[in-house]
Amino acid sequence: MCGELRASDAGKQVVLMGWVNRRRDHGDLIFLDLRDRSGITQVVVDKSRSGEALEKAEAARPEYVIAAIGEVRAREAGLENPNMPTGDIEVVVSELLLLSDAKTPPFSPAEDAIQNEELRLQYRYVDLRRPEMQKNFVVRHKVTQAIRAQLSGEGFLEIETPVLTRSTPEGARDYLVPSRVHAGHFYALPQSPQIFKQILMVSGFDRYFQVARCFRDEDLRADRQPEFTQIDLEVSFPTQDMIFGITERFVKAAFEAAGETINTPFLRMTYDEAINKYGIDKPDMRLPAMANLTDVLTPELRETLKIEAALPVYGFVIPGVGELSGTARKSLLSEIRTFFGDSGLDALDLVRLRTAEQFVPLAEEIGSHLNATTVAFNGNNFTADDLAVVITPKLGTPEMWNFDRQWIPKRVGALRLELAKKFADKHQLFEKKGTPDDYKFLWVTDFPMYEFNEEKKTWDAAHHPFTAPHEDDIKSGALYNDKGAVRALAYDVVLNGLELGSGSIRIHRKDVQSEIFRSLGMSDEEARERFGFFLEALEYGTPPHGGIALGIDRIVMLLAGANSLREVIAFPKTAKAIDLMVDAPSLPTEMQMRELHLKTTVRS
RNA sequence: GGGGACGUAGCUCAGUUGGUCAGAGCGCUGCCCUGUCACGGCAGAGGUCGCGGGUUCGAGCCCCGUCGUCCCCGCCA
Repeated sequence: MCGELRASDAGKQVVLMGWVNRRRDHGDLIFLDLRDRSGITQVVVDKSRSGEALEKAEAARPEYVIAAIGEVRAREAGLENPNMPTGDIEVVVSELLLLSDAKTPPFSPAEDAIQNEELRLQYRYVDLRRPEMQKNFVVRHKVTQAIRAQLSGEGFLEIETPVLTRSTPEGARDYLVPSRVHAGHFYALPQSPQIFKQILMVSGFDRYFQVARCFRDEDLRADRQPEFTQIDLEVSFPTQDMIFGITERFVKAAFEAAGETINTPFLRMTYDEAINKYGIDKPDMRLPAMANLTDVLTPELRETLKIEAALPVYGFVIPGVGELSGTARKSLLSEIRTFFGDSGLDALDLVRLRTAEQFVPLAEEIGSHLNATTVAFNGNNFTADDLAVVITPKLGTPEMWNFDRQWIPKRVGALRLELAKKFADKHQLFEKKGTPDDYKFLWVTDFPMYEFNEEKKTWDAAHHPFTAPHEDDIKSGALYNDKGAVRALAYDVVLNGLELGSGSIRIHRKDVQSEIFRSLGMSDEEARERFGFFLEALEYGTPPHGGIALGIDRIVMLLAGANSLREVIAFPKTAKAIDLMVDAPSLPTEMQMRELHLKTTVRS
């Protein structure tokens, strides 16, 4: 292929087929760069060798598909191109075939990425020709193959589950597909294979996995598409540690397939710890934790800093920010106030903002505490280049932060991320160093079982309603009288602040499952209506089981160094869930509507 | 549902205070060129300034609306 020939191939007769990347026309001598997914080779068409070939080369334009028949020749000294892997050779053409001509594309695959993503998506087939995109899909292929090989090697069976099915328990909006045969009835596309994989456990396939397409009709983000791919697995007779081990091994295999080394086992942290130290359930471990300074501050310090005795105080450090000018500090302060200032509730006040060396003695204790936290969590030293930020609520609003203990750490954690993002580009905070430390994996464990729904005044399942509660929290009775305190056997795997996947140990006893449905305010009838088949399955001999699902798109995105899933999905959708190439969604014909027993309230 | 950025030639973008402001580079087309590799030279074509309305003697520029793309919040594991 075009990218494979080397000096050792000199003298060989070859046929190269590919796209014209560039043409350099010297009159009676024409160079064509021929491109396929393996790379680019220079093809030389010399009139003195073949006048016919030269005529065809003159007619060739970028993106024509051609076949070049000729001999591989080592380039003469001084004519090599050290910038190309094939730069030591060229193919001297004896015959040229124009296999396909091409309109001038709206942008050239020979160029680097163009800015106009609308055009890229509309002409995706041209965009995908770009070596960068081809590289991404090679990575994607290698990653999925490595995962398949690893899991197969550990005794997992790959089993497919339906796409036309009924609502799954994740709680996002469903994509619905009308049934022609059953008037007024709809299939739902699965938000995950959750129920099926659990039933596969009931069926005795004790180790299942699937590269599964999932569908969720929610608004998009750079890291969220309406359809995405998960590596989904489930295991019978598991422990949490078993799931963690399996996951760590296949993630390691996936990263190695992409040429990256990572550290295992992953770090672990409980949900509570994550909220308290990072203010978020998916901490970016490349940044030092924040510190709760509330109990650290002496009365004298509080006096000096004018912080009332009872007020909580949080601090955090953004590393590598460097010296800030007075103006920069002022504008940063006002940015922080803007950040906090919208809701009225979160009227926090910034009391001190200094680089470390400017810490006056009175504030040293803050610095040293932040430093200790930093050392404890990141192995870094706290230096003068680090930016220390200390946050406390405004005076006179104590009831505000008492109703929800997580409220302040979450806000401060959000600011921490915001500032990190702000300084990241300037100070290369997240630049890869080519070491395993580029990838900070983390297990977040012991998620709460329930979360309170403020609007409906009910308790919802934080994960999904098949998640098993902690044994201890069943025994202690918390399950019945203190829902907010119940911990679930649910876990997330987080990489550099991005949620890669989540899973749980499931409920395998029908009585516990019914109790959970009840506690979620779901009546027996409702539970039967939605999941009756599943509850029944549980009654026919269910092994303890649990599993996890990781987003392959996100893994590949990180490995490809991309900022958006669209770079690693061949035919992705826009922020409004439109496929610009095929122009989907589209209006059905009247005939289709009739057959499907549908009427729409919208006029076309 | 809300907030922000962007929209001028195929692409990337410039366009000042409303008055030669319809421009550049790349690409494209034609001609020339036997050692280029982002080839080079000469010539040329190419515009509903996203769309609609308004203000004005006059709008790419100001106002209102609308559409599209991207980012974020809400939402979503």
